[in-house]
Amino acid sequence: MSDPTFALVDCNNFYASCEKLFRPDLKDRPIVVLSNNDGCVVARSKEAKALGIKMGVPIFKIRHEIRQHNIALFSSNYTLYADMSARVMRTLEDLAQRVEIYSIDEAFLDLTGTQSLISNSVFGQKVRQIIGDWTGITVCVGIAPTKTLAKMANHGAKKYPGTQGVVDLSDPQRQQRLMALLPVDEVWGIGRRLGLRLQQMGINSALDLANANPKHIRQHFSVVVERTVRELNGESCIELEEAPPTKKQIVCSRSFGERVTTLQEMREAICQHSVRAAEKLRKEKRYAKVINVFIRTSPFNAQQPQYSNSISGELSVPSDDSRDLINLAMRLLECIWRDGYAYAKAGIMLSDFYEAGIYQPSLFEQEAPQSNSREPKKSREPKKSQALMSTLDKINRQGKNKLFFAGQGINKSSGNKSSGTKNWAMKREHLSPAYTTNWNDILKVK
DNA sequence: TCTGGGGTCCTAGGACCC
DNA sequence: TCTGGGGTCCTAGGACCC
Repeated sequence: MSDPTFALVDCNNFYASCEKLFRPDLKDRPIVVLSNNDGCVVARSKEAKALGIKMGVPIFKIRHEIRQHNIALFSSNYTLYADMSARVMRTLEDLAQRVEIYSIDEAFLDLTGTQSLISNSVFGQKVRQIIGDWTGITVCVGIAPTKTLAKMANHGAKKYPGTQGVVDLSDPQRQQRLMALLPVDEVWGIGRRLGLRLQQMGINSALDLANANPKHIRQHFSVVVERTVRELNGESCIELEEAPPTKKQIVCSRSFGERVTTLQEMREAICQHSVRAAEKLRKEKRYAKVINVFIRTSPFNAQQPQYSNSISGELSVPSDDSRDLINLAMRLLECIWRDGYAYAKAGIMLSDFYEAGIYQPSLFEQEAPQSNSREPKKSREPKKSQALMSTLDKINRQGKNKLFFAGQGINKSSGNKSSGTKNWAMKREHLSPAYTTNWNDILKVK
């Protein structure tokens, strides 16, 4: 058996690159992509990074820089990014036997045993070129015997232009040299908190961490950090996962575009989240038993009265029917709703999942799903429910929200605004067109 | 005025059982 | 007065990732 070899392929400034791809006029201009609700910066082009714009900074804090440097703003356009990501990932799957799609802009490749056919760095360059030619996206490639080291190699490839975007860390001496340069809190798996605690113990660089005693680290921290130490020493502990593990939890939540103060609006929002969560659940082919609903005011607004609460409830029988989820979510919301607050965010969480036909009802439970215990016991007929939900999903796949539940609320044309959106809906004032997924938005060359 | 969303894993501590 | 020990399950909270 050959030693394991991993490549980490990571797209450069992914969201920003996607936006620039369709706007050649912005080629050398700094641009930033904003989070949902146009709240903070989640991606920056290299020009924006060079200006010192930090990741995660709220947009209102950099108004001045935006004007001064003529920075172009974009609302998050996940439809576009997801489609571009799929193109990159499909290309990678052509280039390697085993691929783990790790996030929207990163993938691990298994290169074990390929070295006799093609050297790691030549392979890395090939990946860069093909992805660039076929999708227009620039990637960097890090190659090493463990995932943690491959992450670090990728980091190096991004940071040092001399590497031409590819770093091969197969050689232990090269590993040591790079580790000595990398602050410990930039190691994969070490965040700010752990970084601070490690530094207090005199562990400042990745190399210091690699040289620490794993048993000692385990005592002071956890098995997770111990594993990181081993990985830094070339011992592969984290395997490639080709198939995404099935979800254990589904969360749908949003901050509101405008603060919500009435129960009616909150009902609409929670209903909407329930519908989205149910769609995700059906996509996973799972049935949920536990629902958690939460609402909260803005923790950033110290002057306003604060309130935050959440509540869990169980369906009598696991369900994937939007109507069951909505019903329970509405009842849970009633329990925690308090008048007199300006709510900033709300959401719903599904958990305790079952596969079809697996659930064992306990002795005293009703066997058939029921929507609401206060209503007469009319149970859903599973077949009808399934047919209805799959029809609903099918229609909504053709066009977003063609069919919706009354509880989600209908678009109000609020007097002074012509947009006709719900007041609580998310703010997206700088949204780019759906270039790759909507015929009407396709780019025209004149 | 204005601060994202969606996940996972681990651990400690309490409840409960024998 | 004296008051075990070990196991399991659950939950909350902390930490991380992108």
